[in-house]
Amino acid sequence: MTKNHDPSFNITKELADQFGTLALKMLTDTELAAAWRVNFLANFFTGPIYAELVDRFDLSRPGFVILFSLSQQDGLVARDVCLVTGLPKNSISRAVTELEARGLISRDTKDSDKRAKPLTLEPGGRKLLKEVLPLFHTRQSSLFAVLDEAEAAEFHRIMTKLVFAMPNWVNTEG
Amino acid sequence: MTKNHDPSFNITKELADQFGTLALKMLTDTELAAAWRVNFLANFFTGPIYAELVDRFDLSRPGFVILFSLSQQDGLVARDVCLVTGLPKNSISRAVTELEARGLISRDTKDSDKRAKPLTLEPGGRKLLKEVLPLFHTRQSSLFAVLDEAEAAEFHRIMTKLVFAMPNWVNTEG
DNA sequence: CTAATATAGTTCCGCACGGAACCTTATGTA
DNA sequence: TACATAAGGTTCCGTGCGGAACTATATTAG
Repeated sequence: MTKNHDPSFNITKELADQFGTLALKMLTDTELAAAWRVNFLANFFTGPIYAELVDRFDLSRPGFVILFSLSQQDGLVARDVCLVTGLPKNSISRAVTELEARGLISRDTKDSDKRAKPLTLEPGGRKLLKEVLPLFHTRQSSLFAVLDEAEAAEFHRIMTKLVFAMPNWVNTEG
Repeated sequence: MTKNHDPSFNITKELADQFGTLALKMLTDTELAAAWRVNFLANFFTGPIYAELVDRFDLSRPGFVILFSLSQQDGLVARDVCLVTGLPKNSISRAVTELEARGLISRDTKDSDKRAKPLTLEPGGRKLLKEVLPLFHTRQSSLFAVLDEAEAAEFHRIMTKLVFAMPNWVNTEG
């Protein structure tokens, strides 16, 4: 009668139902809560999408990021994709070979540097990407739907700040 | 002379140096920029730490989350750890066996339910965790160091809101 | 009391991941 | 020209991951 009508109680109850009673503490009341939240969000956001991509489209995570990167800038080489995603170069190499075999991208050799092999998105790849992107869109929309406009703007501003500060420390451990 | 003294120019330049010229666009100017930022942050934050844990402490990611979870609440069973981390139960099972073999945790059988095996953090596990946590602490501090107090508070408030809203949509795809 | 279904945990097994070695082309040095 | 070093990509290979089948215990239904 009392607690069941408190909305914050229902929210924590839902969280506990889905992620266990420990989730509340882990996400709010721990020395690592801040980092844990960021990870939690990222994992439960993208994890299910990538699983679905493999099941429904036979598209691996490296495969997707290659297609998406190329859709943003054509003529990228494998190394560019590695840098921006943090994935190891052999994973990217394999995925490139596979995407090329499926005709989704093409790969030629740069005249000025014969080591580098610029990649191009082919119509098939563009089409697949178009089928796949809605999965991300709808999920991203759902994620941010709980924020009002001001909160969303502030969140994006702060995230940008955090992300742009990363070069200062990301590689600084012994 | 002009651009080199513009601090925002230097920031974007550092980002480009470390993550490629594509990074700027991916993180700010894309239909998926919001989701990309969250992932980017999480990957480059925890990735290097977990690599170091394996190298220096022979501690896997599942191993760490078990120890850390137990430090928050003793007597958890494997399933609790799965729920809160999203890791599959066989990974947790393996890690539990290994941690027990190393004497870092102990495992007994619940009387009321002989399937469940509550876990307990042993002194060795507590000690190892104490050695390991600073890696996360320092990195978490570095991450949030760029934010002033008000920004940090606002960020944590919004993150909490996002995370608590997850049960509403996390499992809603076909 | 028995049968059917669910749940905690383990084991099996194929495969994708990623470190390391390697090949090839570029660049720097003398 | 020759040699050393660096950088883009590929291949090799061991390991850890995670889906799926399995075991053992609990719970529910008839």
